Amino acid sequence: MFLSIVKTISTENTILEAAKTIFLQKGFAGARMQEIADEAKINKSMLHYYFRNKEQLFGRIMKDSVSIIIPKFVAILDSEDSVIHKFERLVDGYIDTIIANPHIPMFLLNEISQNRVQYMNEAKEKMMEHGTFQSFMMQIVQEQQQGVLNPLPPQHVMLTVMSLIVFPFMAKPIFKNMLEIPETIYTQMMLERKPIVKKMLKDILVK
Amino acid sequence: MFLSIVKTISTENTILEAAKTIFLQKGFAGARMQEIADEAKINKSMLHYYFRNKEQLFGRIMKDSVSIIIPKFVAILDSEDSVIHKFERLVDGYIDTIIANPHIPMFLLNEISQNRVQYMNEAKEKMMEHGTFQSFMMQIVQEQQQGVLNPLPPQHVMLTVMSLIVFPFMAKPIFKNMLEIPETIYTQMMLERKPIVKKMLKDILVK
DNA sequence: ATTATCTATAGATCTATAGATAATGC
DNA sequence: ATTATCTATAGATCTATAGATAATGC
Repeated sequence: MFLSIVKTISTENTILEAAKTIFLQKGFAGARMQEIADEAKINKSMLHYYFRNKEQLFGRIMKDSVSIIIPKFVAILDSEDSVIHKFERLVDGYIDTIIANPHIPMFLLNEISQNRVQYMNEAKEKMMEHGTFQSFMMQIVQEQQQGVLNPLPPQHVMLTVMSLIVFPFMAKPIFKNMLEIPETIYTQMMLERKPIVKKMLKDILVK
Repeated sequence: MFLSIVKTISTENTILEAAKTIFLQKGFAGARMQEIADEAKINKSMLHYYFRNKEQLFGRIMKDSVSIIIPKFVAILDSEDSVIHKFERLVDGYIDTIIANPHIPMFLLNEISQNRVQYMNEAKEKMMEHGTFQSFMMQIVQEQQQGVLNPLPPQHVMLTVMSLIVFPFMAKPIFKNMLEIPETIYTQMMLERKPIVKKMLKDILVK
């Protein structure tokens, strides 16, 4: 019985790993069940045995991806800290996280653009009912009124921070191509970008 | 004969318009020939009559999209102007262009991530052989050495400018949701973002 | 007895084309 | 005579499942 559980968890996990690889690269529409099975080196009907259908398997991957991104975001915004220091923690944290999961931003934003949003409701509601986002926007305004930060519309401040962190990963294929550099160098660039972005944010935001 | 040409151009154009709508929203993998035909209110076999197959129809849309984005980029970078003023023209130009074609950034970056890149080679080669990008990177370094601009790695400067312009459009579905605002207000936000981004770039780049 | 895996195939969906029919311009 | 459109369907591709077989733990 113990062995059976181990084995089950193992195949289930193998499938989930393979599904993650394929779905994150190709999205829901571009992914094929056969391709996931091949990636997992497993019989295709096992996918249905464990996850019933493509939709449900995809849902698992989507939820896992969301939970790599959102809790960290909420934790940092909800903590006791200055706006600028929260931003610095976002920069450091997310650049590392996205280097470890480079396909997640494009995957999530693209699927959300396609209205495949039902899997995010859980995360969203948790964040909304707790008022994480609204509270943080108010903190920005407060620090602006205290004269610590430059007076910029808080929604543009948020957009700016996320842009500087996330976009370079989404544009990677283009920039790699234009700069004519390989994957490893690009990753290195993303790491050296941490202090650069933090400096930029100070220049922009701090009075 | 004249009438025939008019009619042909009209159906061909109707198909292209419909294909643009569907492909830009759903990507190559998610788009269905039937859906394009329905959007065009035209018999499905007409798609094959005019464009032979899905791949070629997609190629046309891809090329059209690239030519909405790239020539403007090359024109601005190749012109006689200061770095900072070129950036200001990029900000103004692209925010307008993307408001008029809101799906283009996600569409292009996503398809390129999927390695569907063969349609870009033409544009890329034109840019490469002319050395547009490399020359501009050198201009950045020169102005830095002249003491006009802060010394930042030029590739990070480029990444930063593009991030600030493009990302807010790619993250629109999420931010609209978090800020709980409708489409029109978001567009307004993107317009009011022009002077904000230009100011940010000055703060970051100019000595 | 229960759970996991494999084979074979149904059934749905999509792209593509053949061939008939209609419209157009000479 | 040429070009455009429609009908019908072939052929390929994918998801999903039924049912047989094998493995596991009691």
